[in-house]
Amino acid sequence: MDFGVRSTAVALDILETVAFAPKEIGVSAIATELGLAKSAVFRHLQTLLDRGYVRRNSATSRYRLGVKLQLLAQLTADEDNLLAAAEGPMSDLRDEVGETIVLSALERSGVRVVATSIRNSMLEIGVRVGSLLPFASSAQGKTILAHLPREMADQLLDSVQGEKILRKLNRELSRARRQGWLESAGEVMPGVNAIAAPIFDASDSCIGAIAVVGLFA
Amino acid sequence: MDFGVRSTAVALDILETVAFAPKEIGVSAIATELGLAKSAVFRHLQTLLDRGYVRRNSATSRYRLGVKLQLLAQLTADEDNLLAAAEGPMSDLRDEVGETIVLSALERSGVRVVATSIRNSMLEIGVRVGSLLPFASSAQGKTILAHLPREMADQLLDSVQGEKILRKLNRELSRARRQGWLESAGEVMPGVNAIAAPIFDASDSCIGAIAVVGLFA
DNA sequence: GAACGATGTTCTCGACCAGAGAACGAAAGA
DNA sequence: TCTTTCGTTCTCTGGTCGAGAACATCGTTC
Repeated sequence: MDFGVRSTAVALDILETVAFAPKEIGVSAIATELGLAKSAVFRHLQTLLDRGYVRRNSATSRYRLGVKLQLLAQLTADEDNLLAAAEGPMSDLRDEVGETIVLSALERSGVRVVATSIRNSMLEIGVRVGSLLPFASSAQGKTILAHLPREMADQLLDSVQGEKILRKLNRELSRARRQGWLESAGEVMPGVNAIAAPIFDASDSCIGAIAVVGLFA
Repeated sequence: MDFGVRSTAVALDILETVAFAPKEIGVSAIATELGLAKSAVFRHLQTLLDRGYVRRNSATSRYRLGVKLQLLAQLTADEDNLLAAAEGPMSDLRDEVGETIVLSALERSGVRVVATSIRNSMLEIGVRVGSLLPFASSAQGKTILAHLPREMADQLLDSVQGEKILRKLNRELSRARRQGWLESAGEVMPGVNAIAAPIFDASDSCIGAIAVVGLFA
């Protein structure tokens, strides 16, 4: 990483590892998962503990999330609380189309799934909350890219190789801009289809996407 | 700080500064508030931005919280989601006693107010969510201390000076243990009275306190 | 009960990174 | 236009973060 603060990125990795762990998780498990030294993980957990971002079970000395996150989440101004704003429309849309709805937000290295509203059916479609979808090969990613400022999109795409692929991608992006939404078939997972539309904030920046996800008919 | 990761602590300071800022906040404002160099703040914001913890208004290039926090908060296991569990009982209690209810959680350097349920009245009692109450001089702090393991409480208290004060404090702590709750008059703010009771998690560790806060009769 | 393996925690030391401060560019106000 | 203020970039140096080993403490196994 040639920008930003390295050790903080590590700390956030650790925090997210704890967050996504199915239950309490210990120092060694985190260390092997992230490929770090135990001592480093331990020291990072100290600060996170100190600041209330994680809690420690003193019996097992394993870690889980603390309340601080909820406190901070609560502090996001209501007017730009994407999650809260999306909740109603998402379940309405799910009831209307009878398919799974997926909400995702823009991050630098991809599109992060932040919420799902799963249709009532025996067949659950498996997009897990927290997953990171690629920009170049997901309906959500491409929809967001299409509505970002030119240079920002280019910057996010400079890892995409291949002239031919880029041409195809650019055609899709302009189609997304033209029709306001984009479909994609089986890119994230074979047999799974998605239709995505962009979400803008108060200042008209594209900050995420909402998608209907279903199986091939 | 003789433990933990320094730069991460700074990053969290910045994150919390953004969180508690009434609206969008810029690099310089954060830097002066925390007494750091602008360049350092800027670099930290890069990582936080990269990871989705903050968002950047590209018009003003000021910062506010991102969606990542809400995603993580959502991931805390329901069974130990203090905030969600407390919501119902808090408003019940408020309606019953007709006073403001305050929920707080244990942190290393004090007791953090994580939620309030304000009674309907023209006179709002001012405990702001996010404030850090001292261990030694708040009903909440002392109640939590009283129900912590001995050595942990001692460690948190080693900054408290004065033989006489310590004796008085210890008497209050044992009273809190004996009667299960503790009152305190005007310690946090003159004229404001509080009664606090401890909250335990599934493994019987004291993780927070709930308090009724009101004015002197 | 001794030997073992796995865990969390502490320690030391060197490479390297984070932070201070200055400098730049741009935007806003006077 | 001049001035001020802000965000961003640059450079250099001291401090600090990470690897690895050592220690402590568990359960487990024989």
